[in-house]
Amino acid sequence: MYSIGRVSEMFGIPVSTLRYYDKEGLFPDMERSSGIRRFSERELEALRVIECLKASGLSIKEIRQFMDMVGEGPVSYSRRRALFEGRRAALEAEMAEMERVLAMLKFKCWYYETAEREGTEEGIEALLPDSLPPEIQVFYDRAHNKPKEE
Amino acid sequence: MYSIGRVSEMFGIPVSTLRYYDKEGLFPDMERSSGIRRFSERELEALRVIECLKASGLSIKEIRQFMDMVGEGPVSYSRRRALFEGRRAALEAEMAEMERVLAMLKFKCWYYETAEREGTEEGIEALLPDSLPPEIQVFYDRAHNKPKEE
DNA sequence: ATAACACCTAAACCTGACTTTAAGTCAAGC
DNA sequence: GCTTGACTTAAAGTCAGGTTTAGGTGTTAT
Repeated sequence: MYSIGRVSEMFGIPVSTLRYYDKEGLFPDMERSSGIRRFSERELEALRVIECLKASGLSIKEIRQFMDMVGEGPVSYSRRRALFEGRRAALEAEMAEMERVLAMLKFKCWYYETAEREGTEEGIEALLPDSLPPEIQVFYDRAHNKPKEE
Repeated sequence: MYSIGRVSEMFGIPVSTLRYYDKEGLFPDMERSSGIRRFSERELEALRVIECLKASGLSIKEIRQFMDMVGEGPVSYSRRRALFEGRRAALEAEMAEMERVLAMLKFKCWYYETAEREGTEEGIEALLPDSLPPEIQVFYDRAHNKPKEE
Protein backbone atom coordinates (compact mmCIF):
# COMPACT_ATOMS: atom_id res chain seq x y z
CA MET A 1 0.00 0.00 0.00
CA TYR A 2 1.28 3.42 -1.01
CA SER A 3 0.42 6.95 0.04
CA ILE A 4 -0.50 9.50 -2.62
CA GLY A 5 2.87 11.22 -2.13
CA ARG A 6 4.75 7.98 -2.67
CA VAL A 7 2.80 7.21 -5.85
CA SER A 8 3.44 10.75 -7.04
CA GLU A 9 7.19 10.14 -6.69
CA MET A 10 7.02 6.69 -8.28
CA PHE A 11 5.17 7.86 -11.37
CA GLY A 12 6.38 11.44 -11.59
CA ILE A 13 2.80 12.69 -11.51
CA PRO A 14 1.82 15.62 -9.25
CA VAL A 15 -0.24 14.81 -6.18
CA SER A 16 -2.85 17.28 -7.39
CA THR A 17 -3.21 15.33 -10.62
CA LEU A 18 -3.66 12.04 -8.80
CA ARG A 19 -6.43 13.60 -6.72
CA TYR A 20 -7.97 15.02 -9.88
CA TYR A 21 -7.92 11.56 -11.50
CA ASP A 22 -9.55 10.11 -8.41
CA LYS A 23 -12.24 12.78 -8.49
CA GLU A 24 -12.88 11.93 -12.14
CA GLY A 25 -13.50 8.32 -11.15
CA LEU A 26 -10.31 6.80 -12.50
CA PHE A 27 -9.69 4.79 -9.33
CA PRO A 28 -13.05 3.23 -8.54
CA ASP A 29 -13.34 1.83 -5.02
CA MET A 30 -9.89 2.91 -3.95
CA GLU A 31 -9.38 2.13 -0.29
CA ARG A 32 -9.03 4.79 2.33
CA SER A 33 -8.01 4.61 5.96
CA SER A 34 -9.59 7.41 7.95
CA GLY A 35 -10.04 9.52 4.84
CA ILE A 36 -6.57 8.96 3.45
CA ARG A 37 -6.16 7.36 0.03
CA ARG A 38 -4.38 4.00 -0.04
CA PHE A 39 -3.01 3.04 -3.45
CA SER A 40 -2.73 -0.74 -3.89
CA GLU A 41 -1.27 -2.71 -6.77
CA ARG A 42 -4.69 -2.43 -8.42
CA GLU A 43 -4.44 1.38 -8.49
CA LEU A 44 -0.86 1.24 -9.75
CA GLU A 45 -1.93 -0.97 -12.63
CA ALA A 46 -4.84 1.40 -13.25
CA LEU A 47 -2.36 4.24 -13.42
CA ARG A 48 -0.23 2.40 -15.97
CA VAL A 49 -3.31 1.81 -18.07
CA ILE A 50 -4.34 5.43 -17.67
CA GLU A 51 -0.99 6.63 -18.95
CA CYS A 52 -1.22 4.28 -21.89
CA LEU A 53 -4.78 5.21 -22.83
CA LYS A 54 -4.01 8.89 -22.39
CA ALA A 55 -0.98 8.56 -24.66
CA SER A 56 -3.18 6.79 -27.18
CA GLY A 57 -5.40 9.85 -27.36
CA LEU A 58 -8.29 9.03 -25.00
CA SER A 59 -9.85 11.77 -22.88
CA ILE A 60 -10.20 11.46 -19.11
CA LYS A 61 -13.92 10.80 -19.52
CA GLU A 62 -13.34 8.00 -21.97
CA ILE A 63 -10.79 6.45 -19.63
CA ARG A 64 -13.38 6.64 -16.93
CA GLN A 65 -15.78 4.70 -19.10
CA PHE A 66 -13.14 2.02 -19.42
CA MET A 67 -12.79 1.87 -15.64
CA ASP A 68 -16.55 1.48 -15.41
CA MET A 69 -16.31 -1.48 -17.78
CA VAL A 70 -13.67 -3.06 -15.59
CA GLY A 71 -16.16 -2.78 -12.74
CA GLU A 72 -18.74 -4.70 -14.76
CA GLY A 73 -16.57 -7.81 -14.80
CA PRO A 74 -16.37 -10.49 -17.52
CA VAL A 75 -19.44 -9.26 -19.45
CA SER A 76 -17.39 -6.32 -20.68
CA TYR A 77 -14.36 -8.28 -21.92
CA SER A 78 -15.35 -7.91 -25.55
CA ARG A 79 -16.08 -4.20 -25.22
CA ARG A 80 -12.78 -3.67 -23.47
CA ARG A 81 -11.02 -5.56 -26.19
CA ALA A 82 -12.76 -3.49 -28.85
CA LEU A 83 -11.62 -0.35 -27.08
CA PHE A 84 -7.99 -1.42 -27.18
CA GLU A 85 -8.29 -2.54 -30.80
CA GLY A 86 -9.67 0.87 -31.67
CA ARG A 87 -6.89 2.67 -29.84
CA ARG A 88 -4.37 0.52 -31.58
CA ALA A 89 -5.74 1.43 -34.99
CA ALA A 90 -5.91 5.09 -34.05
CA LEU A 91 -2.34 5.12 -32.82
CA GLU A 92 -1.10 3.37 -35.94
CA ALA A 93 -2.85 5.98 -38.07
CA GLU A 94 -1.35 8.74 -36.00
CA MET A 95 2.10 7.29 -36.41
CA ALA A 96 1.66 7.16 -40.16
CA GLU A 97 0.72 10.85 -40.11
CA MET A 98 3.78 11.57 -38.03
CA GLU A 99 5.94 9.93 -40.66
CA ARG A 100 4.58 12.43 -43.13
CA VAL A 101 5.30 15.31 -40.80
CA LEU A 102 8.78 13.94 -40.21
CA ALA A 103 9.39 13.93 -43.94
CA MET A 104 8.48 17.61 -44.13
CA LEU A 105 10.73 18.40 -41.17
CA LYS A 106 13.59 16.59 -42.86
CA PHE A 107 12.96 18.49 -46.03
CA LYS A 108 12.99 21.78 -44.16
CA CYS A 109 16.24 20.82 -42.46
CA TRP A 110 17.80 20.17 -45.84
CA TYR A 111 16.28 23.36 -47.19
CA TYR A 112 17.78 25.64 -44.52
CA GLU A 113 21.03 23.76 -44.53
CA THR A 114 21.28 24.53 -48.22
CA ALA A 115 20.07 28.11 -47.83
CA GLU A 116 22.67 28.64 -45.13
CA ARG A 117 25.41 27.31 -47.39
CA GLU A 118 24.23 29.29 -50.41
CA GLY A 119 23.43 32.45 -48.45
CA THR A 120 20.07 32.73 -50.16
CA GLU A 121 16.86 30.86 -50.78
CA GLU A 122 16.94 31.84 -54.45
CA GLY A 123 17.11 28.87 -56.78
CA ILE A 124 17.03 26.16 -54.16
CA GLU A 125 14.49 24.27 -56.20
CA ALA A 126 17.10 23.91 -58.92
CA LEU A 127 19.39 22.12 -56.48
CA LEU A 128 16.76 19.56 -55.74
CA PRO A 129 16.58 16.96 -58.49
CA ASP A 130 18.89 14.24 -57.18
CA SER A 131 20.39 15.53 -53.99
CA LEU A 132 17.67 14.20 -51.73
CA PRO A 133 16.31 10.76 -50.91
CA PRO A 134 13.08 10.00 -52.80
CA GLU A 135 10.75 10.19 -49.81
CA ILE A 136 11.80 13.77 -49.27
CA GLN A 137 11.54 14.67 -52.92
CA VAL A 138 8.00 13.39 -52.82
CA PHE A 139 7.36 15.70 -49.95
CA TYR A 140 8.89 18.60 -51.79
CA ASP A 141 6.34 18.04 -54.53
CA ARG A 142 3.50 17.96 -52.05
CA ALA A 143 4.72 21.08 -50.33
CA HIS A 144 4.95 23.14 -53.46
CA ASN A 145 2.00 22.03 -55.48
CA LYS A 146 -1.22 23.85 -55.34
CA PRO A 147 -3.17 22.33 -52.44
CA LYS A 148 -5.88 19.82 -53.27
CA GLU A 149 -9.48 19.95 -52.20
CA GLU A 150 -10.14 18.05 -48.95
CA MET B 1 -5.10 34.94 -54.81
CA TYR B 2 -7.67 33.20 -52.64
CA SER B 3 -10.41 34.40 -50.31
CA ILE B 4 -10.52 33.16 -46.73
CA GLY B 5 -13.52 30.98 -47.57
CA ARG B 6 -11.69 29.36 -50.46
CA VAL B 7 -8.63 28.63 -48.33
CA SER B 8 -10.89 27.21 -45.64
CA GLU B 9 -12.30 24.75 -48.18
CA MET B 10 -8.90 23.91 -49.63
CA PHE B 11 -7.33 23.11 -46.27
CA GLY B 12 -10.36 21.93 -44.35
CA ILE B 13 -9.73 24.57 -41.68
CA PRO B 14 -12.61 26.71 -40.34
CA VAL B 15 -12.67 30.33 -41.42
CA SER B 16 -12.68 31.33 -37.74
CA THR B 17 -9.44 29.45 -37.22
CA LEU B 18 -7.76 31.14 -40.17
CA ARG B 19 -8.73 34.53 -38.77
CA TYR B 20 -7.47 33.45 -35.37
CA TYR B 21 -4.13 32.45 -36.90
CA ASP B 22 -3.92 35.78 -38.64
CA LYS B 23 -4.64 37.60 -35.38
CA GLU B 24 -1.84 35.62 -33.74
CA GLY B 25 0.57 36.87 -36.39
CA LEU B 26 0.95 33.67 -38.37
CA PHE B 27 0.51 35.46 -41.70
CA PRO B 28 2.75 38.50 -41.44
CA ASP B 29 2.09 41.16 -44.05
CA MET B 30 -0.79 39.34 -45.65
CA GLU B 31 -2.34 41.49 -48.35
CA ARG B 32 -5.80 42.95 -48.09
CA SER B 33 -8.02 44.68 -50.61
CA SER B 34 -10.41 47.09 -48.90
CA GLY B 35 -10.15 45.21 -45.62
CA ILE B 36 -10.55 41.73 -47.09
CA ARG B 37 -7.76 39.19 -46.62
CA ARG B 38 -6.05 37.96 -49.80
CA PHE B 39 -4.21 34.66 -49.40
CA SER B 40 -1.36 34.29 -51.88
CA GLU B 41 0.94 31.32 -52.49
CA ARG B 42 3.09 32.67 -49.67
CA GLU B 43 0.23 32.31 -47.17
CA LEU B 44 -0.62 28.86 -48.48
CA GLU B 45 2.96 27.74 -47.93
CA ALA B 46 2.84 29.35 -44.48
CA LEU B 47 -0.27 27.32 -43.76
CA ARG B 48 1.46 24.11 -44.81
CA VAL B 49 4.34 24.93 -42.48
CA ILE B 50 1.92 25.83 -39.70
CA GLU B 51 0.22 22.45 -39.97
CA CYS B 52 3.58 20.72 -39.93
CA LEU B 53 4.95 22.64 -36.95
CA LYS B 54 1.70 22.25 -35.08
CA ALA B 55 1.75 18.49 -35.70
CA SER B 56 5.33 18.45 -34.46
CA GLY B 57 4.16 19.85 -31.14
CA LEU B 58 4.82 23.59 -31.41
CA SER B 59 2.41 26.08 -29.84
CA ILE B 60 0.86 28.91 -31.81
CA LYS B 61 3.22 31.38 -30.11
CA GLU B 62 6.27 29.36 -31.07
CA ILE B 63 5.07 29.16 -34.65
CA ARG B 64 4.68 32.90 -34.58
CA GLN B 65 8.31 33.23 -33.53
CA PHE B 66 9.25 31.18 -36.56
CA MET B 67 7.27 33.50 -38.80
CA ASP B 68 9.12 36.42 -37.24
CA MET B 69 12.40 34.72 -38.14
CA VAL B 70 11.25 34.36 -41.72
CA GLY B 71 10.69 38.11 -41.72
CA GLU B 72 14.28 38.68 -40.62
CA GLY B 73 15.62 37.18 -43.83
CA PRO B 74 18.90 35.28 -44.36
CA VAL B 75 20.35 36.16 -40.93
CA SER B 76 17.92 33.71 -39.35
CA TYR B 77 18.63 30.73 -41.62
CA SER B 78 20.68 28.97 -38.97
CA ARG B 79 18.11 29.57 -36.24
CA ARG B 80 15.36 28.35 -38.52
CA ARG B 81 17.37 25.28 -39.29
CA ALA B 82 18.00 24.68 -35.60
CA LEU B 83 14.27 24.94 -34.98
CA PHE B 84 13.50 22.25 -37.55
CA GLU B 85 16.32 20.03 -36.28
CA GLY B 86 14.87 20.33 -32.79
CA ARG B 87 11.39 19.48 -33.98
CA ARG B 88 12.74 16.54 -35.84
CA ALA B 89 14.46 15.18 -32.72
CA ALA B 90 11.35 15.81 -30.63
CA LEU B 91 9.13 14.03 -33.10
CA GLU B 92 11.46 11.07 -33.32
CA ALA B 93 11.43 10.79 -29.53
CA GLU B 94 7.68 11.00 -29.52
CA MET B 95 7.42 8.25 -32.08
CA ALA B 96 9.65 6.03 -30.00
CA GLU B 97 7.36 6.60 -27.04
CA MET B 98 4.39 5.75 -29.19
CA GLU B 99 5.99 2.45 -30.07
CA ARG B 100 6.05 1.65 -26.38
CA VAL B 101 2.42 2.61 -25.99
CA LEU B 102 1.56 0.53 -29.02
CA ALA B 103 3.24 -2.47 -27.42
CA MET B 104 1.04 -2.06 -24.36
CA LEU B 105 -2.06 -1.73 -26.49
CA LYS B 106 -1.14 -4.91 -28.34
CA PHE B 107 -0.60 -6.68 -25.06
CA LYS B 108 -4.00 -5.54 -23.81
CA CYS B 109 -5.60 -6.73 -27.03
CA TRP B 110 -4.06 -10.14 -26.51
CA TYR B 111 -5.04 -10.07 -22.87
CA TYR B 112 -8.74 -9.44 -23.46
CA GLU B 113 -8.81 -11.75 -26.44
CA THR B 114 -7.56 -14.48 -24.11
CA ALA B 115 -9.85 -13.47 -21.25
CA GLU B 116 -12.80 -13.56 -23.62
CA ARG B 117 -11.87 -17.04 -24.79
CA GLU B 118 -11.22 -18.31 -21.26
CA GLY B 119 -14.17 -16.51 -19.74
CA THR B 120 -12.01 -15.23 -16.90
CA GLU B 121 -8.88 -13.21 -16.21
CA GLU B 122 -7.75 -15.79 -13.67
CA GLY B 123 -4.47 -17.43 -14.58
CA ILE B 124 -3.81 -15.46 -17.74
CA GLU B 125 -0.24 -14.93 -16.64
CA ALA B 126 0.31 -18.65 -16.84
CA LEU B 127 -0.67 -18.62 -20.50
CA LEU B 128 1.99 -16.07 -21.27
CA PRO B 129 5.41 -17.73 -21.51
CA ASP B 130 5.69 -18.44 -25.24
CA SER B 131 2.40 -17.41 -26.77
CA LEU B 132 3.41 -13.82 -27.43
CA PRO B 133 6.07 -12.11 -29.52
CA PRO B 134 9.05 -11.03 -27.40
CA GLU B 135 8.39 -7.28 -27.59
CA ILE B 136 5.02 -7.84 -25.96
CA GLN B 137 6.38 -10.20 -23.34
CA VAL B 138 8.82 -7.47 -22.42
CA PHE B 139 5.94 -5.14 -21.99
CA TYR B 140 4.06 -7.61 -19.89
CA ASP B 141 7.01 -7.62 -17.52
CA ARG B 142 7.05 -3.83 -17.36
CA ALA B 143 3.33 -3.72 -16.75
CA HIS B 144 3.40 -6.14 -13.87
CA ASN B 145 6.56 -5.29 -12.05
CA LYS B 146 6.60 -2.85 -9.24
CA PRO B 147 7.05 0.58 -10.81
CA LYS B 148 10.50 2.11 -10.72
CA GLU B 149 11.47 5.50 -9.40
CA GLU B 150 11.48 8.22 -12.06
C1' DA C 1 3.04 21.20 23.57
C1' DT C 2 4.25 22.88 19.56
C1' DA C 3 6.13 22.87 15.12
C1' DA C 4 6.59 20.49 10.85
C1' DC C 5 4.74 17.70 7.54
C1' DA C 6 1.65 14.91 4.74
C1' DC C 7 -2.71 14.44 4.10
C1' DC C 8 -7.86 16.16 3.19
C1' DT C 9 -11.89 19.07 0.56
C1' DA C 10 -14.28 22.44 -2.22
C1' DA C 11 -13.94 25.85 -5.15
C1' DA C 12 -11.59 29.19 -7.79
C1' DC C 13 -8.27 29.88 -11.16
C1' DC C 14 -5.32 29.15 -15.37
C1' DT C 15 -3.82 28.13 -20.28
C1' DG C 16 -4.15 27.08 -25.06
C1' DA C 17 -6.67 26.83 -28.94
C1' DC C 18 -10.35 27.82 -30.73
C1' DT C 19 -15.54 29.16 -31.49
C1' DT C 20 -19.38 32.00 -31.05
C1' DT C 21 -21.77 36.22 -30.93
C1' DA C 22 -23.19 40.75 -32.09
C1' DA C 23 -22.95 44.28 -35.00
C1' DG C 24 -21.49 46.06 -39.23
C1' DT C 25 -19.47 46.61 -44.54
C1' DC C 26 -19.74 45.67 -49.30
C1' DA C 27 -20.56 43.75 -54.15
C1' DA C 28 -23.76 41.15 -57.07
C1' DG C 29 -28.16 39.67 -58.71
C1' DC C 30 -33.28 40.45 -59.11
C1' DG D 1 -33.36 49.60 -54.13
C1' DC D 2 -33.10 45.75 -51.63
C1' DT D 3 -31.89 41.20 -50.31
C1' DT D 4 -28.30 37.66 -50.16
C1' DG D 5 -23.97 35.99 -49.09
C1' DA D 6 -19.21 36.50 -48.01
C1' DC D 7 -16.52 39.21 -45.77
C1' DT D 8 -15.06 42.40 -41.41
C1' DT D 9 -14.20 43.39 -36.06
C1' DA D 10 -13.88 43.02 -30.92
C1' DA D 11 -15.11 40.64 -27.22
C1' DA D 12 -17.03 36.97 -24.81
C1' DG D 13 -17.61 32.04 -24.32
C1' DT D 14 -16.11 27.10 -24.29
C1' DC D 15 -13.55 22.99 -23.23
C1' DA D 16 -10.02 19.94 -21.44
C1' DG D 17 -6.86 19.12 -18.22
C1' DG D 18 -5.05 20.33 -14.77
C1' DT D 19 -3.20 23.73 -10.68
C1' DT D 20 -3.75 26.75 -6.90
C1' DT D 21 -5.81 28.42 -2.83
C1' DA D 22 -7.90 28.53 1.61
C1' DG D 23 -8.91 26.33 5.46
C1' DG D 24 -8.66 22.16 8.13
C1' DT D 25 -7.10 17.29 10.24
C1' DG D 26 -3.81 13.88 12.07
C1' DT D 27 0.79 11.93 13.23
C1' DT D 28 5.44 12.47 14.49
C1' DA D 29 9.94 14.65 16.10
C1' DT D 30 11.98 18.01 19.47
